This record gives sequence, C-alpha cells and structure tokens, in this order.
Amino acid sequence: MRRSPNLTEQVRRHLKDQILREGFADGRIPPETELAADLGVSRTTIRDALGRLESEGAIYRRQGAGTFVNDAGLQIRSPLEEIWSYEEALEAHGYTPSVEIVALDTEPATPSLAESLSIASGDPVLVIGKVFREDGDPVVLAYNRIPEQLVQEPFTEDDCLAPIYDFLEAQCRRYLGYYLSDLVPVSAPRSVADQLQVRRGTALLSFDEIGYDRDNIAVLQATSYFRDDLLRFRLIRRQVES
Amino acid sequence: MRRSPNLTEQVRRHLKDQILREGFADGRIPPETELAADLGVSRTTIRDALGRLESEGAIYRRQGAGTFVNDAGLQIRSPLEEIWSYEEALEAHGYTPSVEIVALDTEPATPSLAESLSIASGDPVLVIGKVFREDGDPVVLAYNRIPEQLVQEPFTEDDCLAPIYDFLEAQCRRYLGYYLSDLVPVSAPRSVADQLQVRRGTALLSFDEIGYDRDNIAVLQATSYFRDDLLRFRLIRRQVES
DNA sequence: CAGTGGTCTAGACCACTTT
DNA sequence: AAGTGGTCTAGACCACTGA
Repeated sequence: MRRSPNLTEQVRRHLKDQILREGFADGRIPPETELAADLGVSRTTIRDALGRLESEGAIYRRQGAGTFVNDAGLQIRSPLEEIWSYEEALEAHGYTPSVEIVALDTEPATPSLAESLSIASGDPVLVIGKVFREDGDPVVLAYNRIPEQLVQEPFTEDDCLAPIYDFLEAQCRRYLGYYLSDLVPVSAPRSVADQLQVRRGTALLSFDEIGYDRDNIAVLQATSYFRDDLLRFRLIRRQVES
Repeated sequence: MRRSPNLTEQVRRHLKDQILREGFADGRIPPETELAADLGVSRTTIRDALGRLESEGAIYRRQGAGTFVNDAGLQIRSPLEEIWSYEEALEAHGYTPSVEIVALDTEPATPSLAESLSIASGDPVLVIGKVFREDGDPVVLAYNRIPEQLVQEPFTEDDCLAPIYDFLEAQCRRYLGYYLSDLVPVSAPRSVADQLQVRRGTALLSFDEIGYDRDNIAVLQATSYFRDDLLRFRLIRRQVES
C-alpha cells in the first residue's frame, strides 16, 4: 500500500469491498486494534476510514459493543454530499446510460446568473444541454452554463459529451471543488416535459447549483431535472451531539 | 473547557462563532499551530474541528496557502445531513413558527409500511400529523408513524407537539440515531394542498424517511411536505479524491 | 472485569504555496 | 526558504457494553 490515494482512503475502499462481498461474518466488523494490526496501519488511520464509512451509512458503531455492517445504509447509491457525473450515478443505479447534446449555444447572462457567477450582466455564457437516457427512456436533463471568458481552449461537440468537470479541466484549466446546490421541486414546463417525455405539470426534482473551483471562485451554473420514477435520491441524516 | 460536548465540538463552535461574528480579518483563519497554542489543545483537535467546519461549508482550506472563511457556504441554514426539528429549521430561516396537530390516530400498517418498520402487516401504528406555520402561512406538513407496540408511556396531545425525537425518548424510551431519507417531488394532492394552502398540483418537495434508533432498529416512518416558496434546502456537494 | 469504541496528545514527515 | 495544510504514527486514558 503506497501513496495516492492516501492510506485512509485505501483502507476505506478495502473495508467497503469486504463489506459488499459480505466478507464479515454476522455483519460484525473486527475490533479496530485487530484491523490495525492486520492491515499494518495505525489505529488512527483505521478510525478515520471507519468514520467515513459510518458517515456514508455503510456501517454503524456502538461504543463498548462493536462495529457492524448497516444493511439499510448500503442502499444509498449516489451520496448527495459528493459530486458524480450522471453516467456514474446512473450506472450505480444499474443503468447503462447514453448521452445526447440537446443544446449548445452562447447566451447573454441574465442579471441573476451574472450575480451568481460574479460576471457582468449580459456577458456571454456557454450553455451545454444534455439528456441522459436508459434504453431510450430519458432520465436526466442537465443544463450547464460557463462564462465564455473562462473557456480558453477550442472544443468540439464531443468534448461537451464528457462530464462537465472534465470539460472545465480540459477547456478552462479549472478544477471543480464543490457545488452549492438548491433542491427545487418543479412542475415540468413544456420544454422540460418534452425532453424527459413526461406530461406537462409532472412533479420533478431539480438541482439548481453553482460550481466553485479549488480557489473558491464560481465557475459554473447548472440546472438538472430528474425523472423521479427512474432515479431517486436517498441520504442519511444523523443526530448530532448536543 | 471540559467534557460534554467533547473538545473538538467545543473548538468547532468557538471557531464558528468567531466566523459568524466576522472575527477573522480578511476572512483568513490563523494557522492550525497558532490556533492549537491559543486554545491550549493539540493540533489534531484543531484539525478535526476545522474538518467539520469544512464539510459543513463554513470554511475552505488550501494546502500550503491557508484556511479561509467561505461566505457562500455560510448561507446553508439547515444542513441536510443532520437531523433537526422543524421548529429549529424554520427559526434558522428567520421564522418564528407555530405548531398545530392536524392528525392523531391509530391505523393498521400497510404492507409496505410494515416491511419498512419490521412489524406485521396490519399492526396498529400511531399517526401524528402536524403543520408548522409562519405568520399563519403553513410551511411544513409532517406525518410521523410509530408502531403502537413501541409506545410504552401514556401521553397527551401536548406531548405530540414536541419534536418527534423527544416523543420517542419520553414515550418509547428510544433514541433516534439517524434517518434514511428519500427526496421525492410530488404534485400536491388534495389533502396536502388544503393543509399547505396551495393549489392542487403545485410541485412540492417531500421527504420520505425511516428513522432508526441507536441500535439500528427502525422505529419511525415520516413523510414531510415543504412549501418551496417559503423553505428551500441547500447543500454542499464535494469532489472526492480519486 | 475484559473488551470495545471514543477522545486527545505530541510529534514526525510530506506536499504545496508564497515570498 | 519559510510557512502552510495533509498524512500518519504510537500511545494514553476514558466511557460504555456485555458476559
């Protein structure tokens, strides 16, 4: 075991694999000291890895009693607190998605968009619209907006098929750090309903997100719509210590 | 500084307070070694506290450069990965809510509810329905379902006004550990639309949750509906290390 | 009372940014 | 080169569970 990713992450993946292969009898995970000795790392590293597994719902711990596999929590496919591409998310749900560009355009920034992206109102913004399908059924409709001044490299339509963070790296030399995301229920308007092949007025979940790079600069606005009948998000909410 | 809550949490709150009071010049947080010396704790404790602040969006860190306040992330009011009462959530959004019971009943468990709660189909379930209002405007409609066999203590309607985890502790001697929550967009049906005073068919966000106690036993099912125009959820989604 | 997870420390070394 | 955050270790002691 050596560098990249770090030891804690390697241990986390090792344990996660073993959990998914049901490699722990009775769902009981060995004591931390034993894991540390077996894997040749310190108990601190083991505890960090277990801490991540706990926060993603894969295990739970009871002081004095032990550490156990959490079957209910393992049902989470796409952890909301992480960034994933829609291809990844759909594959995690058992799909084999295809992607199609449905919009590729330059538009002037509206005042609110300009405010979000810290650019001037009316500045040109690249708009990339994509639909992700499973077996012909549209599951996700996503629009990404990037200030045109950030786009340094020329690109083809194929480049736009890639996950947006790959596009940001290749075309803008920016590295996506995090999204600030609003969860917004919408009643499908005409254009969205057509793309997702649902009736107008169908209730859809949407994400309204601003993407920030590693220097905490807004580089991206994204709006995505999901067919609730084909893709549902699940998360864990924990009691915090008082 | 002594026990309960633990040192890390005390440090986290101390730093969070100072951030909110804008006590750090230029949004720059002192080096970890300096914080450790100032507060008289180890650097590890400081790092744990900073790690939590980072994951909740209050700060960001850049290796080699420093730690900084994240103004955008501070806009998050009700972190989705935590459990809060709706009173708390609404207060965090600047409201001063009132609560009213709109349902208090015993019903037989449907097959799917029984499955979720690990009880027998048809077993009696206590249903508590509540509406949370701001200035007379309904903001949240919540239904909680608890297997009647768990309810050990007699209770009055007043007990039902309390947050459901308080009810679980007082009446069932159970301690809520976490929720497994589905995010579900719904087109408001008649009953919900009436309670929330919106038109039928309005798109609403709902949570469909199973609550587990500290021993990982399902003790509660909850469905909640939110007026998107009055209460919106925001979260941080981070790039994970590859 | 033995064994488990929970908290905290002190210190070493590395990777990266800034000057 | 100096200073910052990132990783990892070894070890001490505490709090709680369960036989």
